[in-house]
Amino acid sequence: MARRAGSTGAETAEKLRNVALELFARSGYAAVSMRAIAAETGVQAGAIYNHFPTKQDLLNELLQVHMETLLAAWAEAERPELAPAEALEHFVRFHIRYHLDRSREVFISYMELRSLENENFSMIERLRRQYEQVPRAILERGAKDGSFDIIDPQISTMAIIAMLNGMTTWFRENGRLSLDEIEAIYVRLVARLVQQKKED
Amino acid sequence: MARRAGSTGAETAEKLRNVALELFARSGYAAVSMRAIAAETGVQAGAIYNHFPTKQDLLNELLQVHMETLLAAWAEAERPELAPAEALEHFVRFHIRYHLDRSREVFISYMELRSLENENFSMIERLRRQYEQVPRAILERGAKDGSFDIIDPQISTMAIIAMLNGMTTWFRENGRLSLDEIEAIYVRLVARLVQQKKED
Amino acid sequence: MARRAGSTGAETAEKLRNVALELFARSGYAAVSMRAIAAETGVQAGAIYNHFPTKQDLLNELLQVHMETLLAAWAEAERPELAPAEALEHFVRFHIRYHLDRSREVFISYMELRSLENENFSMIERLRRQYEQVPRAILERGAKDGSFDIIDPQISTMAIIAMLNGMTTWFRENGRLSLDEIEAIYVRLVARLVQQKKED
Amino acid sequence: MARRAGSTGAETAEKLRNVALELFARSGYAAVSMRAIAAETGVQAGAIYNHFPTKQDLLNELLQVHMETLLAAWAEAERPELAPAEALEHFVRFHIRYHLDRSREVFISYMELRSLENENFSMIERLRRQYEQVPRAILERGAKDGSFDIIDPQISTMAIIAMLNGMTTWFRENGRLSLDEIEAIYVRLVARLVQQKKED
DNA sequence: AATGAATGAGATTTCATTCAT
DNA sequence: CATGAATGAAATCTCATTCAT
Repeated sequence: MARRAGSTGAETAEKLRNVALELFARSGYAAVSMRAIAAETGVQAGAIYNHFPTKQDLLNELLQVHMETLLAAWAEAERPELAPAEALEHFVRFHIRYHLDRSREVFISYMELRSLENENFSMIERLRRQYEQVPRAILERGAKDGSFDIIDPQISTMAIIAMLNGMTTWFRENGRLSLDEIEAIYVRLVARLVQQKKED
Repeated sequence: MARRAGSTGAETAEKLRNVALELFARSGYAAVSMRAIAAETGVQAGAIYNHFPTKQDLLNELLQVHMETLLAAWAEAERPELAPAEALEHFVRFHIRYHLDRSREVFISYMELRSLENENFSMIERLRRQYEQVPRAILERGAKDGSFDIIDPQISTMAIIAMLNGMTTWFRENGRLSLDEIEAIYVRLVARLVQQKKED
Repeated sequence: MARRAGSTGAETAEKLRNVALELFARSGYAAVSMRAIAAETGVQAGAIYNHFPTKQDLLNELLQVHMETLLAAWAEAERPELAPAEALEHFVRFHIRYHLDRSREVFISYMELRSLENENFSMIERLRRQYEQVPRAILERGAKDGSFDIIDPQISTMAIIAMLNGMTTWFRENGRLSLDEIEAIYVRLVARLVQQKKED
Repeated sequence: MARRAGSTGAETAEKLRNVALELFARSGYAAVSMRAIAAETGVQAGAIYNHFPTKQDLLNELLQVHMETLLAAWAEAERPELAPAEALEHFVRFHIRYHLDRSREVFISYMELRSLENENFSMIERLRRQYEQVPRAILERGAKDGSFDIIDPQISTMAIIAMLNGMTTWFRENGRLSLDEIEAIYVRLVARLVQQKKED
């Protein structure tokens, strides 16, 4: 049989991306078969290859698009005019909002890095370091102008990112706290890590 | 052929555990084949089944032993007589030391939870929550007696654990900082998170 | 490689059914591997799974189709207008002809019942009992109207069926007797079992 | 560990024979593993090889012992002085009694002939034909002296044996009829097949 | 005579991928 | 662009058998 009426190639590709993202996040790249992705999408396994040359490319595209979208979103959201303290708060809020909306992308971009083959791995790693430079630069700016008292810029950066990303592990909508409340709490926790003076 | 002279069952089982741990940590449970584990251990794939009934059991045993050993190690290390501030420092040092020595166990115990089948999953989850109670109790004790100013006990607990565990991602022996230095830095970062009064 | 030009799915499935039937009859279900079926059919072992979900399903389909075809063939051949004596002769001839044409199906439908998993087993058993009702009903009709002198309807039924099926064990084309002769002999033997009056 | 107190080699061998008989009858030779036999017997798989050189030998011994015991039992039971009619009745009763006591042996001696390797197969076949000679000789004696009216000695023999053996398929202790009653019925059915004059 | 550990082959099934249609 | 059938490799696990202990 040929294409079903009402579905276009682009739609199928998008559905495949979504399903793959969901399944990779839930079970891991290696544990998800092309057939499983196909079944969930409602096509045959062979059809996937009309859209993605290999399984590896499918993962790679997901991760790369994610990282590029993230960086683009920050480029959009960035407010370089802000003082370090406000800039850090702005970043924390941006990061939490953005990452909770794409918890699956975030999850696999940390988990499945190791599933990427060499070239793909390097490219994603590079993008990730680029993003990590964002908070790091803010910390260093704040250290220089005295707004922050940073213990160690590198470790503090990693600590902040780890802390924020940890949220994707346990956050549930309709949990005890609203996203706004959680966001506010994390803003304060991060402020404490850099010993932002005005806090509390 | 039968057993090779000079090898015992316990030795083989231990070697299998070590190899599996290494490979699961490096490539993920689903991506590691029994053949690969066997090859690295120097036995035939079938021989694994003399020691572990299924691949799933092999993972499960690794995780369960890890969690139980961790809890036992803490039970040993715990010093309930310490005031909250010292108790928290003690916990941070314990956690870092213990987890860096077993970074592979820690890694897979977070990563491969999803690879566990239902019953196994529940048991490990339970043990993990039990461990998370350790810092949480210290935080609450400190909140009560005024040593700490805790923003939110639950989130602070998760934030501390996420922060500490993040280390296993980037830590390399012979890096810029020694383990002692890193430990000291984390002790201070954690102290800041709970706004421990005397710090800095 | 993909499908070879000139072969269709239905053809392959049919070839698989035939080969499996032959091999199961010759060596028994448990002793026949999917690889062996594949090799004889000229495909890879994996390709079987495009047509039958499991080995068990392959056996089950063979048995179920056999029993259903048998019942359908009888429904076609049945001549309810015949008097018991003629009806019994008609059944004996039908049974012999049908079963000799499908000696392999008959063989495995008796031998491999035990290889069927529960549900499959029950369904085949039910169909078999349905077929056994055919001679049984004739015997009872003959008992009632006095054409037959039946010793015990149930045991006589089973005895007749066992006697007839035994033939598949030793019958060889080009043996001492032609099929027509054998058929005639069995007709007379069965007549004797029910003490059909006019015989001899 | 060594031998458990209280078990001797001969006892283990006997237990193995019994268990193997049971399992072969239930699931078929090919479907029963040495480990399954061992487990049911309460020993390790390796221990079987102290008693039987191979799995094939285990089956072979069961079948050969069965056929030899059967022939010996008939040699014991045989009453050459009986007239054909009484001799046939005697044989039917002997066969039923003997075979119901060893339904598992009978079952596998028909079913697993094909699982025997060449030499073993020939030997068992020879013994089986020897036993089939028993009723055949009686039939021929009766045909000659006019006690029976045999349609075809060979087919009648096979028919009788098939009829009798069929019983092992459906016979259940505590069924509708007692063994004595069933025996009596079969005696009469067989008498009818050979058109024994005095019957009924 | 038994155990427990091993081998090497092979079981069923799944996989990523290809391609005629 | 999609299907359905195929490949060939590899997955987990089982098997008969062997042998040091």
